[in-house]
Amino acid sequence: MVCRKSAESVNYLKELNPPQHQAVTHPKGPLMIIAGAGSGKTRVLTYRIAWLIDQGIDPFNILALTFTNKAAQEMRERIERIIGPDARNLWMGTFHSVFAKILRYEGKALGYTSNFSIYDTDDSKSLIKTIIKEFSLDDKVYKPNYVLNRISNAKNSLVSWEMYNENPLFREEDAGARMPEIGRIYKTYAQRCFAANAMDFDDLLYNTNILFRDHLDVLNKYQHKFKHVLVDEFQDTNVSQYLITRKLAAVHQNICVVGDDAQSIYAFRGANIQNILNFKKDYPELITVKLEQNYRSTQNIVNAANSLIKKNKDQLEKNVFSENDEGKKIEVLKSSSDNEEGRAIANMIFEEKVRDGLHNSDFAILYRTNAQSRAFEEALRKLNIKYRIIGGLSFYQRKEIKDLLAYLRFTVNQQDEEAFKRIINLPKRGIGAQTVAKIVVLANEHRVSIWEIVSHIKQYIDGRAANAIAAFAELIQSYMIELEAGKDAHEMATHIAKTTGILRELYADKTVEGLARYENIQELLNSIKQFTDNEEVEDKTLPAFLQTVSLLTTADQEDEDGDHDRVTMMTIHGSKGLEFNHVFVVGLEENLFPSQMMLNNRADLEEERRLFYVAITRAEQNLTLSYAEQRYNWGRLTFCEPSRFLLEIDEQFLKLPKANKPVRKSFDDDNDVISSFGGARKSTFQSTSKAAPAPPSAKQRVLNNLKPVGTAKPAPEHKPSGNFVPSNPSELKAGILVEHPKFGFGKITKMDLMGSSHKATVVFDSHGEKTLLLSFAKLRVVE
DNA sequence: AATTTGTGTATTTTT
DNA sequence: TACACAAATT
Repeated sequence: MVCRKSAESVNYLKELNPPQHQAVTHPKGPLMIIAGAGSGKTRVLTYRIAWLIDQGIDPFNILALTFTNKAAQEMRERIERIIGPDARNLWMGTFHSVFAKILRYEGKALGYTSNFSIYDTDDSKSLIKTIIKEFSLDDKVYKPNYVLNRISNAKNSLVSWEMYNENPLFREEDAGARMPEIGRIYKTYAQRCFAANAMDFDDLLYNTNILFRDHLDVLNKYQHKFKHVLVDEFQDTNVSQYLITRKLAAVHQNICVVGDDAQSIYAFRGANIQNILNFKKDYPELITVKLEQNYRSTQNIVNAANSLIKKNKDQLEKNVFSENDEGKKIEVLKSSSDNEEGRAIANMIFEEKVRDGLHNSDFAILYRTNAQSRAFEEALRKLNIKYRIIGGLSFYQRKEIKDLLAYLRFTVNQQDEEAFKRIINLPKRGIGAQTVAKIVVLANEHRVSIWEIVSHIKQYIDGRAANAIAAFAELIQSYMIELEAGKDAHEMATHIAKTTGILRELYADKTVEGLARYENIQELLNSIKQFTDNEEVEDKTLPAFLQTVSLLTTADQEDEDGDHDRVTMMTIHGSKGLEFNHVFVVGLEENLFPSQMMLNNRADLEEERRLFYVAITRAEQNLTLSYAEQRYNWGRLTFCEPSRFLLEIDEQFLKLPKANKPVRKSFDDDNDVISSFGGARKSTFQSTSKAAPAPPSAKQRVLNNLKPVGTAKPAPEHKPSGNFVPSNPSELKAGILVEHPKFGFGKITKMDLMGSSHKATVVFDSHGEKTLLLSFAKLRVVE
């Protein structure tokens, strides 16, 4: 191994403060880095890896586990800039992707082939549903989500289905929840996944544990291979993940974990904050380094965040401080409704861009739930501000994408039951539920796989369904042959898209949706092309692509086009590790943030508080905390109370609601109730303020500062593109001719009132009858 | 078997 | 509201 010269190492080490330096150059043995928000954690991790390589460690012997693939990729690039192309040999990625890779090599020890499928949450849920149905259980009692959660928790604690069924504790719990059959469902679920040569997300970790437990030769190999194990975002690892790293580090004892207990926000999926707290017990020799200087944010922001987080009981002692400018106070923004909140913030962004010369990419809007993005999308669109939404239903969850991927999956792995169910009658080939059920029965009777039946269908049944199935089998077989012949992922996918008829069907569909779907497929094919064209990818086969694709994290989403200058919108969970000049934390209302479901016990509430802490500490210069007084919740207008978290931040850091700028009240706002509602509000607040602490002056001021909205002139006037404007219900009635930007010309046949929002039924010349919600639809009245 | 209509129900965060 | 799923049509 090359031992690099230290000219550069001296350079990069010089940039570090003493604790950072200590962390980077820690020679060997267990190391825990407690890294406060914005303390240069990524830099330390990067430099440490570079430093290790400088010390003569082969990149091939270093394992670095990150929270997202993107983080891994970025880190790899940064290391490459320091040490050169050797960085490519690092083992770096998420737990799931790294161990999926190892399981691909070693899985046969457990009875899986290297082509195993990875079931995503939808697949898992679908299988659970199927099983519940097969057991003739009531899926209103056995809620698939609950059952899946239960199984997931079991696996993450390394409880096998056998152990689950033997343990009376679980049985009692399930009986108490009136779901005594969960153990049986778990068993069947596990067996069915195995039979399908498929692993769900939890299996990737669970099976790795089993692999290392039962196959010491394999464990040994990787223990010796990984001379250094580094774990980022350690506070968000679960027991299953922790045990894997502990086993891997058992020989060399070179384990370095980086984390911040104050930023642990994934307990809901099994992350265990105790991992951090117990780490010392597992490694008595442990050296702990604390990084406490925040380089990211203003003093005001750091101090405000500190004043919040100190309300939590469970935390390590730590003193995060900033030596940056004191900075501006945190602005608290009050709006009368969720839509108003959207407009106010869009306007602030618009003005600030002009005033301070900021770019779209300097702004982020962070919310608790994905559903909250709507109002902001609308408002930003109206001001022509470009944005990107991270998360939500991702590209890969769209129906047409999942369909094509299911074909690819089935081509690679014919055991894949979920993929089979998706594609057997797609496009329509006249194979209905009856036929599929018959096949499943036959497979069970003859104790063979579904594919065995399908590929020899004529031996089992005849009739027209049999012909259709034979054709299907032949199609798949032709794909298998091409795969065997060594075609790469892109060639395969293009060929399959063309020859299944999926593409043809979508092409024929000239509706807007059909067009969009067609484009989505094209986009998927493009991204596969990128995959096979990428020189850093060694394995360009279809199985390799599928593996990568199923383990993409939401943060991994690429910008659709090269345009990076966009306002970012995402959940706070998604914002981890990121930073922005100006951050808006929105929807700060009781029962929304903190979420209603997290109010049951202290631990949950503290996790919500940490979540808020994460949100605040994303901001570099400007922070705006926003809440609305009313909000539509599942179609119902509800009155909201400011979040308790707002009141927990020390008042000296806040600027309470300024007479918040009146924002244009445009005519599409009928679902905003803006006029005063007198006594109603007061009583609502009183009746809902069960959990709120006694009102401090801050709260008083927040609540009293009521202001009328919608009279003064808006800030920047802006024309929506084209002639289309959101329609004004008062000028519409049955019989009027209108034009819609997507659907073209049509005639209104009916006007309705749904709640407080207007609906118009329009018969379009080319698209037939549509019912449009006027608060969203843009219609132009044709003279 | 495919399409349309109606009913009910869930509303957190993600690998 | 809005989506998923079941029942009722064609």
